[in-house]
Amino acid sequence: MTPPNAARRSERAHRAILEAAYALAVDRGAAKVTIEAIAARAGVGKQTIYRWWPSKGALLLDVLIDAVGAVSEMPDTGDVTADLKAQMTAVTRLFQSDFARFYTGLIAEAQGDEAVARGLAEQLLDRADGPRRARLAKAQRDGELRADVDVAAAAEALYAPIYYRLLLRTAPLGVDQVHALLDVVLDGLRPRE
Amino acid sequence: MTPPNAARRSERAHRAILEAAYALAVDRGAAKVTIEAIAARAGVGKQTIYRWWPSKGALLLDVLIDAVGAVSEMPDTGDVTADLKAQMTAVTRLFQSDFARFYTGLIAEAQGDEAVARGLAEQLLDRADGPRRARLAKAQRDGELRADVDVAAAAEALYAPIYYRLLLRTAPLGVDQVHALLDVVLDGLRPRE
Amino acid sequence: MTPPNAARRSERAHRAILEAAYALAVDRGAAKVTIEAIAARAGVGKQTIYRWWPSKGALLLDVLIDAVGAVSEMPDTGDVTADLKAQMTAVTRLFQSDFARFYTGLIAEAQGDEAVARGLAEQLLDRADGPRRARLAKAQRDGELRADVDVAAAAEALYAPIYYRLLLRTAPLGVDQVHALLDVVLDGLRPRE
Amino acid sequence: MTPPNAARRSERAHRAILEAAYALAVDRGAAKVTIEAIAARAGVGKQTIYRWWPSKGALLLDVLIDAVGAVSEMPDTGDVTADLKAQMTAVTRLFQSDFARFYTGLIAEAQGDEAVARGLAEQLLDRADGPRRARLAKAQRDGELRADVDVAAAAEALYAPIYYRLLLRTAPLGVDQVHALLDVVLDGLRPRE
DNA sequence: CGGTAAGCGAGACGGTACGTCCCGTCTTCCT
DNA sequence: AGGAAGACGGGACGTACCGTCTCGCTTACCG
Repeated sequence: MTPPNAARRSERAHRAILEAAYALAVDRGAAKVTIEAIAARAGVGKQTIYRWWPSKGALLLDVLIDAVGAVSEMPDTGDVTADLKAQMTAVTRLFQSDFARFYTGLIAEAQGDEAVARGLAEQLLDRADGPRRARLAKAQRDGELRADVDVAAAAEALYAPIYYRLLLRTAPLGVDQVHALLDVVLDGLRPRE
Repeated sequence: MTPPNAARRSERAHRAILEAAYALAVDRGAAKVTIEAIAARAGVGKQTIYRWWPSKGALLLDVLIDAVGAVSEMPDTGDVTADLKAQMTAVTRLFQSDFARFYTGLIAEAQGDEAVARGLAEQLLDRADGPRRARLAKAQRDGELRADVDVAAAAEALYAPIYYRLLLRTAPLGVDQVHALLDVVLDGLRPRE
Repeated sequence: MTPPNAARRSERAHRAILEAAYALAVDRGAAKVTIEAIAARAGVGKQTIYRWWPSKGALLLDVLIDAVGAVSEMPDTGDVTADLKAQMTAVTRLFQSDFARFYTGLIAEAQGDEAVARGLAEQLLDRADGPRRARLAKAQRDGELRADVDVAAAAEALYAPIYYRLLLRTAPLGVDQVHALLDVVLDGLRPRE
Repeated sequence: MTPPNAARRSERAHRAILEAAYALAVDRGAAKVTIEAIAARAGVGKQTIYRWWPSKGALLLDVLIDAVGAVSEMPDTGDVTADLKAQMTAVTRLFQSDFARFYTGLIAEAQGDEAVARGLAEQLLDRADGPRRARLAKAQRDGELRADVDVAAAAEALYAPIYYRLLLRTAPLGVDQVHALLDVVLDGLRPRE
């Protein structure tokens, strides 16, 4: 009925839940995590979880955002290709770690839970996409890219294939993919003399 | 223990299962389909499903493959851009239909079931990818694209963004995305004079 | 893993289960009662049954004990023959009622479930046997029976034939059997002058 | 629809079924025997069992009758007490063997299957009871027992307690029980001088 | 500053679905 | 036609979790 009073929330329980959820999601995949297991591992009543999160997906989303954060940073050395290579490689590395099954599991969860889908798009993906587009726009101003290029589309063409392999597993992730993408996409966007 | 004898399989039951699974997956999403519901709707014992498929995902994969099939066709009018535009638009249309929740649900399933992931990659995605690469390679021979272009990477750069939006929902699917991708990716791959 | 906390047991559910089990066992026989049917009739989750009873037999045993109870009472008018006749007749009447199929069904259950067998013997049969032996012993002290008579064996010789007919159905149960037993067994145990 | 033609029955299959059923019933108890297990062990199709027996109980009853047979024999040395002691001891021994769980299991089966109950009573128990009553009647004619004794009731008082312990397990079976019964029942039936 | 209402741990509850075991029937192919 | 084999529709099993609920217990705020 009435929403819980956030001021009286137990910080101890909150942290224990996030940590338990993280640990379980990383080592058995998000799909196989259960609220009961999280509660048990955190030493917490189930109700305490249901009080603060509407669903398993929402909780895991919080945990993920908490855990990723910094990957959206975008270097700026004046050389777009180098900067993108660095950032795309960092993303690839993350997706090669144990962490990947957590991420993919949460994306799976999002397919059946609109709230998670929205949270994921807005709080994680859009947030990471901003700096990428900004970097490409700056490259445009610097004359590294043609002025008529649609930077949003370019960012998608560069990053989507990494997610594609992460989720669809048609080929392994790796730096070679990053190189190939830069060659195929970014090269074609340079000014023609 | 012993594998079932495929020769004695009931064609009636087989078809009823595939149809029931299809109907349920389309209208409530793959994640919310249960084996019990499929069995009930098909008028079949649960064991008959378990006898022939190892998991819900494996069954849904069969259904999906059965249902998609033709989308991998690739036109060839001599104009790559037009051909890709047509095919990418067809894919986009499919992903805009009710059918999408089935597809995304199955991809979700694949995140926690290696066998489904493999089946999906090999029997659906790779199969669709072949003709795309072939069409790009022909364009290369025809001089429509530069000779040094990595066609596999190009195909990924064109199609992955469609899947990206399908699964991550950062932006709606649509023909405008197709146009933007062709501009950003394919245009850059033309021979430079 | 951990045993349930009996203090928090729902009295409502407990009673509903016992009543449902009783009703089902009486009207379709213990063998044809299923845990699912009990749960459904009681408006209870199956787990609630499994939480408190290890098996169908254990539950039915509780129900039976609950339902019988008073049959172990033994009158004492000073005339052993009359007292035994009264009590044996009461047992016979019980075994002629609808209740019989419940009892026989549970004894059947006991043949394949050691725990039920033990419970039945200790909580029902031994409990009923005590007063019978005590009454016979008193008759001995009163000089109604010879001093060297083995009262336990006598009690068995009197009551076992009733169970024999109940379970093996070689002949119908009835008061005439009671009379015959008293004539054949008890008469022979009187002091010889 | 039409009953099977007994003349064309396969003797090999028939015997294999009886043997398999026997072996399984002895070593896991009649309740845990399944038609599928019998068929598998006998190397026989399930239908072959269903063709010739209406139920598991009916099959097991056939097996049991086949296996017991001789226990109904009653010696006659001229001394009833000695003869009964010998025969009751033989029955007790049988009930102490591995064979007991088969027997008790079948009696359990009979509680829910009228046909089995009838078969058991008529083909096994009554058949065994006849000679016992006959022996007691002869003892009466010989002056070993009083003339007014109801021999049927006496036979029941002597044998029922053995079944009682077999089925209800209030006390272990043993020769001491036999002695006690003879003392308590038979002794009282002798002529009084 | 003592009472009381909130959050908390624990876990029982009514349910749904799981994947398995057998039932008794049926179909096919073989002898 | 009987038999070996085993797929079929079905019912129940015992288990895992779901999300809700009810218990004390502890803790912080408020009259």
